[in-house]
Amino acid sequence: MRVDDVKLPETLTFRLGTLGAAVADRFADRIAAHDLKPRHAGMLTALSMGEAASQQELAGRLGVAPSLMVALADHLAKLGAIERVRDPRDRRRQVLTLTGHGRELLVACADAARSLDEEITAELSADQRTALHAALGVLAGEAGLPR
Amino acid sequence: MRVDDVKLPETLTFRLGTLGAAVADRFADRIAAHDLKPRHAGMLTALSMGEAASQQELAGRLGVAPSLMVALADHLAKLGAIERVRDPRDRRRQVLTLTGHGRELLVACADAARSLDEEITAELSADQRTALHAALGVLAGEAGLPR
DNA sequence: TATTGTTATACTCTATAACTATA
DNA sequence: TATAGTTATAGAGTATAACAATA
Repeated sequence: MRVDDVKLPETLTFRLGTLGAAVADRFADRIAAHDLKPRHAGMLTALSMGEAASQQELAGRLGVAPSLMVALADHLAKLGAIERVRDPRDRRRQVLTLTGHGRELLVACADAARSLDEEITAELSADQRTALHAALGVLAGEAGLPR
Repeated sequence: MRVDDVKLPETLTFRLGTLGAAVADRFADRIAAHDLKPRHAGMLTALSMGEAASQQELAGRLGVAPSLMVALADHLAKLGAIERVRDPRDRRRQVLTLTGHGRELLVACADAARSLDEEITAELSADQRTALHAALGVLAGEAGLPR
């Protein structure tokens, strides 16, 4: 068995894992000024697509435990990014809706991501960027939205 | 401001982050049978490239704290994947070398990654796979090895 | 009795700081 | 005094389980 045969660092699995972690860290740095973490950005995104949702529905979509959803919603509510109102027809449910400020924050996150995209892909040709975008789009479609 | 203008989920930043986390989780599941985690696979990889290294050198390469390196090395030594020998010329240094079993484990990790690659890219055309591999290769070159 | 949200608790990962031994 | 490694401690992030309110 030759070590040269291994080439773990050349697998997509290894590269997606390492690059993903590095990019997520840089993204986190950039949205930290808004007192947000990547999880919050994912939650704002989920709320911006589709109608208002209860915390449990949202927890299911994002694949997180209900207890974590409480903490995330608490934080976003404290920032004024979401509103929490009891569903009058089922007072157990907390219905979450994005506020104007929440939409502003989401735009700020998207801007941060786009500028990071520019930096990341600076060394790629235009064709390579297009191909990368298309390929990741397919892969993202297989998995869910979350994180 | 229209929500439709945002499109955070379509950025490379967002997709690399979410896909990377999902792939890393699946990779972790597959090497768990060998009592390894992604960090250990990264460490075995680093040891397989280049000559034997002290723990501090390795910690620097992988970008982890020295205290974490101790824990990782402890675990790999317990599995018989590495050998730790005191450098006779500087008895403070622990020189780490990969054992035969360590190389076997690295091959197992690479096999797991390759089979995961197949599953992940099942819906991509051959051209898309090639392009994705090339693009990620460039991006991986910019960042370091670690994680 | 079942479900939504909440709180309490515990576990994993990792870093920082204090310490030991060697230099 | 400085450095390699180790140990002790602490923080972030997240899950599980127990609980309260409502159905």
